[in-house]
Amino acid sequence: MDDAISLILHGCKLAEDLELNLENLASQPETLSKSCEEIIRVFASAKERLGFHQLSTTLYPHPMLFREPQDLQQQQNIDPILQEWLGSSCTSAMETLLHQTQGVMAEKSALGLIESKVGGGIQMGSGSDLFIESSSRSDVQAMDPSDSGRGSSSSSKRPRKRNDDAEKRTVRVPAQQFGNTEIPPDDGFTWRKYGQKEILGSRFPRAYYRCTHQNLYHCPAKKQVQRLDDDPFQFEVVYRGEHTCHMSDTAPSFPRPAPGIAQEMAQAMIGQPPPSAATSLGRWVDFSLGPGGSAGSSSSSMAAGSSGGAAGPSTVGRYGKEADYPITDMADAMFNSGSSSTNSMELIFPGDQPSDKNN
DNA sequence: TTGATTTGACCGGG
DNA sequence: CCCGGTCAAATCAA
Repeated sequence: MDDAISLILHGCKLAEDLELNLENLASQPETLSKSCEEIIRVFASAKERLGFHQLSTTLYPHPMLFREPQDLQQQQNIDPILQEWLGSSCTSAMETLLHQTQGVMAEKSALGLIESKVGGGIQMGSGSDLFIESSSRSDVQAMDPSDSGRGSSSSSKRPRKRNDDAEKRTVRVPAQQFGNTEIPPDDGFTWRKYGQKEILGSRFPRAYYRCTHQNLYHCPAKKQVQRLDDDPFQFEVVYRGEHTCHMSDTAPSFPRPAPGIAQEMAQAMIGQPPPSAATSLGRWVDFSLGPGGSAGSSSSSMAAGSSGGAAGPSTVGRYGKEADYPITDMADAMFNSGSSSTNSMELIFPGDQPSDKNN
């Protein structure tokens, strides 16, 4: 056990070192790749020494295990548990990472885990079926702080500044296969629903969410969730704005990517922030002990009931208020999507040609 | 009591 | 003027 701990610490140290040298190494994809592999190796062997291998593969068979043979082939060099972590963490954490590194990544397309795709996209090669399609996206805009002016206005008029300037990312996620399929998969953040509208030409209403901590931390993040007309088992989720709440040490929401990219990498790769991040390991352990992420862990009470119907409840809602669990429903849903039309979740950035018809 | 959801009204861009 | 996004009062739920 002790050497497992020291291995973990070693891995964290490596991640830290990588972070420190990241600027210098940005132009050396090979070195970066090797560093990442080394970090993965260290964490993997740490995990092996913890002796949980059999336990979790037998007790908690992850749907990932039933995926396409070529996927498994691609992942054969990675420990199954690590794969699971990868799968469960490459959602929002990965997204956050991508936002911050995309400028570099698009050009260097270097890291071992993230390989450039013909056509300019980026694909998570290992541990996930996360596809990010970004054919012509120029750069990542800074977060739009101007949005915060909305609430502070004391005028009696209701200033409704639209968030059009904010970066917009479209994600397609399969509905959960088990449990309440009405619920859009959780993405790890806490959202508060603030509206729902029937959209012209769409069978299903669109639900509007903003970050629960919008007021407290002026977090501008928002998302829209809508069921696809042609595939009701899929949701199209449009994210606008960046979460700033997790940048605060006191902000409770997860994921809480630390300012350092290495920490985010570690998070994206193994699903845990290294101890150097202020987040404690405990909350993660608590979560990992509960394998029930998928079947409505974030489910709220509604299923039928609401007048609007489909797009439904908060992804965390009252039950998950300031949740400490980085629920992996989205990842689970991806893996669970066997009956759905696709196993992949795609991010579509502005300038792409999404198959979207509503926006 | 507090915080989330519902839902009709409001607002602004196209 | 239409439609999508947002507001906020009413309501619900823990």
